Amino acid sequence: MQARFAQIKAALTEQIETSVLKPGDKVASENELAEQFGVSRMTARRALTELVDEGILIRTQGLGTFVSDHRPMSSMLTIRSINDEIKQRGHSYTNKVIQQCSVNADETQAVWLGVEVGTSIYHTQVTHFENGLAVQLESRYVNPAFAPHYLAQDFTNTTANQYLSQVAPLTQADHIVEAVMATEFESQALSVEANQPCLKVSRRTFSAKGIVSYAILLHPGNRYRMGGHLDF
Amino acid sequence: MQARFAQIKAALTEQIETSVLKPGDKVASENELAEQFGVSRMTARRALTELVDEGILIRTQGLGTFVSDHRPMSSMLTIRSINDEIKQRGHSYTNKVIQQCSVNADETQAVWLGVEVGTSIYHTQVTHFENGLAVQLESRYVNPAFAPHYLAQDFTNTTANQYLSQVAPLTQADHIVEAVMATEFESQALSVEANQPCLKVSRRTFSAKGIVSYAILLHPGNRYRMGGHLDF
DNA sequence: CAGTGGTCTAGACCACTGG
DNA sequence: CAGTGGTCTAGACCACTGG
Repeated sequence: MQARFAQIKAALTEQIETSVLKPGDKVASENELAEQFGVSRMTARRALTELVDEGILIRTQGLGTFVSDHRPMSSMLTIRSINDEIKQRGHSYTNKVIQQCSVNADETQAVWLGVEVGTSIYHTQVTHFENGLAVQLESRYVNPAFAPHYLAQDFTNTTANQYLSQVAPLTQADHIVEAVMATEFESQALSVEANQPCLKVSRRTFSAKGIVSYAILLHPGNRYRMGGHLDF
Repeated sequence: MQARFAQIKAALTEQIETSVLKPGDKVASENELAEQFGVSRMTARRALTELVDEGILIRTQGLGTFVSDHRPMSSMLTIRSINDEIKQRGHSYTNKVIQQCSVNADETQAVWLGVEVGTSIYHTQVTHFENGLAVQLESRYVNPAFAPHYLAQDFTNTTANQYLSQVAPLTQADHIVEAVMATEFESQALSVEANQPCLKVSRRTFSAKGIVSYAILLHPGNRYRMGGHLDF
């Protein structure tokens, strides 16, 4: 059973996803929501507060609560699952699993995963779509020692990231960010024209006992940006 | 007058900063805090909830609330001056100042710098070379209010970054990273062939009183990568 | 079992915004 | 002024953890 404040959040995010509520629109006031959902104002307020914290709504005292205008952007300082990120922007998330198999590690993969060359490792390749547009081609290699049931998962409903963080909690990550030209295969998988610049993030994720996975995340340059904020 | 929940937050963070409470320590329960501070449990709870959201505390139902051993990190984008970065790699650093002038802010520049359209702002454009190869084209706009003598500097010997951090100490920064195609002018300034993917970092730097500068840093995809490491 | 956090209520007073 | 969000109370019942 879902909590009532969570139901209200879900109702609101659904309205935002389906564009019933658009950026800039005013959402019902706390009192109105409380009445509509038959809850106390504190409960309605909690739903709004969490959505404000998530950046989906913006509140102004005396004025009301409004749908925030979200530019697609992800933070470099946190590792969020791509589907959460997209949903948080109020957009629809879909994906397409291209490959899900085990392979024998070649030299590059072995080095990155910290295993012997020839070790059987898991490989998945998934395209992630935001509002129907491909925004990420994820090519991931996983050390079976940390996630023996990885290949049995259904990655249309969950992401590799989400699954792995459950079975092997993240303790560290490192990454390299660069700009590259998409190969022909990549252009096709992302439905972009050839010779398009792409943002490539190569990331290793660690759990307490070692390197869990190594992922190459490729994003069309014109559809994806990474953002960040630093305080000193 | 500070809100009561904020006072409780301040009291707890102060105890953590002064190591009265260390990572892993259990903090007072919601009921205990409510009694100590003479507030309702909901108010004590709010203080804890916000600290949990900020990553400072960790809560487990039935167990209690604990100080997180989350250490603030920002290794990914410590803002280092490009010449320091290059010298640290043991390579030679040179540059070429392309432009150094004042311009009237157009709409984009005005928005990014937080000034009125048409305000006179400073503009510099510099190409940075590592071992003779262009690795960054820096196009920077500066708010004269924070650095009135910016244009009089000799940027062959110091970088804009270094100079600005002296006259207006950095307190914050934000940035957007994306992959783009170099324009013809940019290709020439970076001595790369046309249609090369480039890593574009758009960064605003803040001092205590406002936005000091806005820079567009363009790097040839095949000569520059950004790296980072995260601990959880 | 006693203690913890998780959710929720039905009130209250306040500060702020627009008209 | 009426309406909004911001804070707070003093209760309640629940699910969960350890002993």
